[in-house]
Amino acid sequence: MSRKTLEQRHEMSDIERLRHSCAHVLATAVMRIWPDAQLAGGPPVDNGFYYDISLDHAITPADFEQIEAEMKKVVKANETFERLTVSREEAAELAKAGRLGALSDRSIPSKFKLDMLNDIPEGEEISIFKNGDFQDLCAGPHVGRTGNCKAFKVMSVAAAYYKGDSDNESVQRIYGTCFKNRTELDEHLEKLEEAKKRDHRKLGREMGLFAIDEAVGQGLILWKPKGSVIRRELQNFISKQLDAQGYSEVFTPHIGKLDLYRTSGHFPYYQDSQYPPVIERDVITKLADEGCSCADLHNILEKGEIEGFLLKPMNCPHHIKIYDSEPRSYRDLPVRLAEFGTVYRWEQSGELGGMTRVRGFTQDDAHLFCLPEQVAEEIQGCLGLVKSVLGTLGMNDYRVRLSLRDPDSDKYVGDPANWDKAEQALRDAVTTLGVDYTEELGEAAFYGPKIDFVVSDVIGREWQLGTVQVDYNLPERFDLSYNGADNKSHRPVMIHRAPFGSLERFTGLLIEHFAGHFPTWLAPEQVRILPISDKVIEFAEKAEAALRENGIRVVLDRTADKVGAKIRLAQLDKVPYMLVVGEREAEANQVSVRHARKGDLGTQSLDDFVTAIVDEINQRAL
RNA sequence: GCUCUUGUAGCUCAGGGGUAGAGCGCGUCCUUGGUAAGGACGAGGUCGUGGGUUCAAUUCCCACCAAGAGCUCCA
Repeated sequence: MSRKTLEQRHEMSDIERLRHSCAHVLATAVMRIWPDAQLAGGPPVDNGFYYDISLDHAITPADFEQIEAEMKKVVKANETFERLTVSREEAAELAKAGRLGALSDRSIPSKFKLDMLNDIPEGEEISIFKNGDFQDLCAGPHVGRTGNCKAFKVMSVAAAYYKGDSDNESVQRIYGTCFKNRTELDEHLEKLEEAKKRDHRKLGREMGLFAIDEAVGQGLILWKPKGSVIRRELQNFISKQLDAQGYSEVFTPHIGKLDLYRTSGHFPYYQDSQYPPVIERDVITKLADEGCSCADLHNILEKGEIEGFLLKPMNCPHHIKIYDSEPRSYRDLPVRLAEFGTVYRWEQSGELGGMTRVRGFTQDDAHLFCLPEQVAEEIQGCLGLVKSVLGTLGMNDYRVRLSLRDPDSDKYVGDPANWDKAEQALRDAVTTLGVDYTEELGEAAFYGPKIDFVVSDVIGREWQLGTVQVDYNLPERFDLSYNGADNKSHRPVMIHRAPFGSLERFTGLLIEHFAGHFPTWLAPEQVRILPISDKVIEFAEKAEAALRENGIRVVLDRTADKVGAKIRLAQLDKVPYMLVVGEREAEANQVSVRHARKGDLGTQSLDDFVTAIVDEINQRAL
């Protein structure tokens, strides 16, 4: 869901007004069916609306038909939306009588409405909206009549926490979609169907790109051979960029001692979202000898008193230790250490999904250690890298988020003055870059603010991909230094950056972005040769060899199918180029070229085709 | 982690208290065909796992595991 700016929230568009009204129609219907229900809030959202409801009966999709039927009655009755202004006391009286978010007085108060009343600031006008017998505490605005809600559909039901706080009680959230008219609604529903077809989980299975196996573990991606080709190409691509930009590639292990992460702060701050520590055998034996119970062990782990290793949740501490492995002079800086580093995080089970949210993933990570005066330029370099990487892949539909700390939270480490410096540095950089961006409080990492590149998946969920982060804190924690021109010790500044973010998430989104039709340079199978009959198999083999010699990933279709069927299969496999070869081609040393998206491209000589495709691949053409 | 839904052949799905079906895919054979499906035959399933109810469970109930949607979280 995209976040609304303050202005957008205050100024409800026509369609939002309609959707909000439709939420009231839904609420009216629900109250007619279940008069004891307690209503919470029901705002418009992208493409529709929801209403939060507390109710003993668990609403399931089987109830949707009845709800929609009741809604249709409300719409047909064409009730007027009537706005009443009331005093706080009057509103409270109504709520106590159970008369808010209800069709009549009830024996129990409207508890959520009573609570929401308290959230309305003193002095603000309190309004009630009525349609027919239904009345609700509501700031509005609404459309004129319920009859305006012509095109809607109840979509789903899920639990949500009241007011979005996981400490609050859980309510049932009914989602609906609503459009101006039937045509737009149908278009939207069709779009949802289309989107499902390019879902990376579906395409990933169909195209044999990756698998997830229960026996291996939730959220752990198995890259199959074809997916691995894509990953290798992406890695090669990024490595070339890094070489050009003066990065040094490093390799570090997948685990590190707990103390390393105590120093960095990861272990204490993110206990809940890490795989449990790997405890040394001797330590376990000793604990057992001491009669340590499971409860004791649990306490020891909680307090972090244990010794052992952690699967690394981040690469920075390892890179920091590489920086710190030799004395550094200001002349050496910036030191740019890059690694395709695999990290492990214990994400909540309900969060996992496909390749976009996983428990083990590889970041195209790098850490830049630089002089304070180099920070601005280095950030620029990183942002440019992210932009160019996304641009090469044609992923230009992203938004840029300046993620700042929430001043009211205490989860952040380090000196506020350093935070201010880092936030300003990023703000300056993103301004210079000349892209639109939004500043969002509370989105920062615990050690520093960041610039995030955010893209949406096929169902509209947003995911953070590339990120650039400025960090004054970890150098402090690890007591990093360099020798300055004044021959004194100084503290470097760190920049964390990852243009893809994680290869898993990025590849997942890339699959959806291309709907499986990868550009030739990324396609696992770039060319399929389709002989018309066995009579030309020799020529087909010759073509295959010629392509393979030029580094093209080619497959010769030796099945007994007719060309029509061979083409169909190649199309379904989304192979960019199909070479149809028959006796005509064999005689002339030619190939008949068909492109998966462009169709029949006619005949050309084998040599010309090879030259053209090699060029296309080298260009990384889209 | 929370709520709801789902789990039947490799994939998409139908079925239903009396030990299972379709299409596609796969295998063998026939067919050598010119830009999205040629034909015949055949092999695949402890119906997610474990309990319970029952003469009988894949079907009903419970728990667990996993997936999906949303919420919360996301270094």
